[in-house]
Amino acid sequence: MKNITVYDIAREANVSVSTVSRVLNDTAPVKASTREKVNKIIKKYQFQPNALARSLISKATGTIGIIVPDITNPFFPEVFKGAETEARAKGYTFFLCDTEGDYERESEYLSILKEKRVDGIVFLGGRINLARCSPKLAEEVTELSKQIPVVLVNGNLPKSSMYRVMTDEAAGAELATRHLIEMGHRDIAFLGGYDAMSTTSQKVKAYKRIMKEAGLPVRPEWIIHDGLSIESGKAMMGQLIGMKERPSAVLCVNDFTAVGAVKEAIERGLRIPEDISVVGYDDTHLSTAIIPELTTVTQHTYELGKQAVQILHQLINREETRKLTLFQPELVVRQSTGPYHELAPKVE
Amino acid sequence: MKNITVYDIAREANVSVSTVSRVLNDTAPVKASTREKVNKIIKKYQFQPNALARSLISKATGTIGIIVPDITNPFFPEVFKGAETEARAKGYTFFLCDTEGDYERESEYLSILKEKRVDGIVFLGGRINLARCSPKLAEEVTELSKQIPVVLVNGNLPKSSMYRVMTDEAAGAELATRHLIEMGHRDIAFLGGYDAMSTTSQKVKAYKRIMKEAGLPVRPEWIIHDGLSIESGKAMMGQLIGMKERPSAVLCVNDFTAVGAVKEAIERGLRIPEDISVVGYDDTHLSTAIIPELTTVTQHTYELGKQAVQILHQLINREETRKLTLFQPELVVRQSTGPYHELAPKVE
DNA sequence: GTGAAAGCGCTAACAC
DNA sequence: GTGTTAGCGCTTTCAC
Repeated sequence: MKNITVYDIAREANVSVSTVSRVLNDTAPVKASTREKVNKIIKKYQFQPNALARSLISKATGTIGIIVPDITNPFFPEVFKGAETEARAKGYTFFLCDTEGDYERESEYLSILKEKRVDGIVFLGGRINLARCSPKLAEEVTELSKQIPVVLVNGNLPKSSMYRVMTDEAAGAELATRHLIEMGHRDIAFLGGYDAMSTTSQKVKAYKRIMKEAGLPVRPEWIIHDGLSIESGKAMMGQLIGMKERPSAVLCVNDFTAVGAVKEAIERGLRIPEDISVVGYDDTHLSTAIIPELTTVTQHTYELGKQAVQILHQLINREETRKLTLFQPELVVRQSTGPYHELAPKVE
Repeated sequence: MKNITVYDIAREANVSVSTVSRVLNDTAPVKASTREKVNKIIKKYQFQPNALARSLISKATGTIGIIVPDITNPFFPEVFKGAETEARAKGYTFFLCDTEGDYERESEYLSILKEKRVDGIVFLGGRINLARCSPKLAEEVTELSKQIPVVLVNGNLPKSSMYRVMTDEAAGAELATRHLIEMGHRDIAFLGGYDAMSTTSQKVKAYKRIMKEAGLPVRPEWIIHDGLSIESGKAMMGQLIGMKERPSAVLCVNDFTAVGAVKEAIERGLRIPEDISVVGYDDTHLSTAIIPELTTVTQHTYELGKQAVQILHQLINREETRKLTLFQPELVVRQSTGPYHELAPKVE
């Protein structure tokens, strides 16, 4: 029952523990015959060296912590998948920390990850998406990053120069807005996210800029920031439809809200895209799961995770690497957007 | 830059390391004044004891490994969330291992988790869903479970008596089949999964049984096992529709395939549920994301994960606990199923 | 090629 | 109450 150790192996093989260690790590030449003898006993007992003891000496654990706000939002599993595939190839295992966007939980996990001596941390969501993150929250991360490599994905921290991997959110929103304008839409709303979130505000800013450039009016009442979930998407679309004048097209902050918006619109008897166009953001699996399939902005989620780990790996190995990796998003036109119709014609 | 240790704290506080350890763990009375002095220095350096060294002694790491076949399938994040919430409350952190259903990768991760001395393992998917798991694969897990507590979720291993948490899949399939029969359907197909998977075969068996009990014909060509993804759902529904005679209702092995089936049917011009009824399985977020919303079988995913961790926790603490926790699934009737129409009447 | 011994950072007897 | 010391299981000089 007792855990078997290098000593047990050594004793049975009539060698010293150092020799066992040598065959284990191939760190110095060992006579072929002894090596075989040792290996046989290792196999016999299925001996696996204790990674804890090893890490205590090597100061490397082969683990990475990944902090996400909601693993239930398909965007994050997709990023995770990219990260994990890359990490596995490099010999890392992941601690997955779901914070539910709660800053306190983030702090907790940060502390745990540090205690557990992870080799690096990938940080998504929560405080790094705040338009104005409190100095205290920010400092906690920047301080930690002096001790453990940290890579932020799609976020940033004030007064810091963290390593970051991100999509150009503004560019994505620009693409989406242009697309709608080119389809002849003039009355375009923006739905979802939160005022305080940088990911939201960056998109809104781009949307407003493009609208102005095109000489189109931006109506404050058509910009609603009230959540990121499917449910909130429904609610916000409901609000929009309830107004005296409603837009002919809607930009959503992510696929979740877009799906909600689409559902609500259809339930209220609107046709998509004939009566109202909707565009999402993220290009998660969800966007092709529904009917009509969502026109959305692809973020290269998998690549985002993969790059984050690559950067982290370089940091861990103390290699020079770029501070910022920026991905250019692309618009994926599917079925939820269509040309503007003055009076929605009866179709089919 | 050097990592600060209990010795550094002890020296600066003019006490011994044991005293530091005592205030750290509150494991023996310490004079209030010394305790304060020590605490001050700990705070000053933001000292956090090395969990590795701790675990080396305590033989507990406060980590659990969770093995899933595909974190991208919404079923698993939902289970994870339940597991994580429960685990966090009990002081555990999760290693998340995505195996992509690859048995070799499972073995790899099993080995890594053992090396890293996790306190327990939650196993989902892959080999534990095989109708006939090879002795070698099975043994690997049963052997491991003698050293580390393992809980299987929605699966089993031959010739073993593993701890398990599961939904009664047969009961779920029964519910779904009965529902369709009660709606007047006689021609019911079964789509998705794999022949070799127990989760599939249990459902199919129940479906066949209920059909026979109701005196309804089971047509072999209407039972198609070719995948678990949205894409495969589309393909299988495509096959079905291409047949000379097609069923009026379809049972799907999970929500993913059901979504695919619904999409394909609609694209082929069928109305749901007027022309064909579709039932999913799992009750993931996806089932309410689409239109029509999916009638499906709820598995209590969150609860499944939560229970798994509870059982695991008891095993870790060497408490007695039940071998099998069985959840009764429930049918959730939504919009994708409706009464049978001989000739689909024009509706709306 | 191989072994003895020190030490990674901590906890836990055991003394005092 | 507090300090000394021996490990936990491993790697790594440093001898031989």
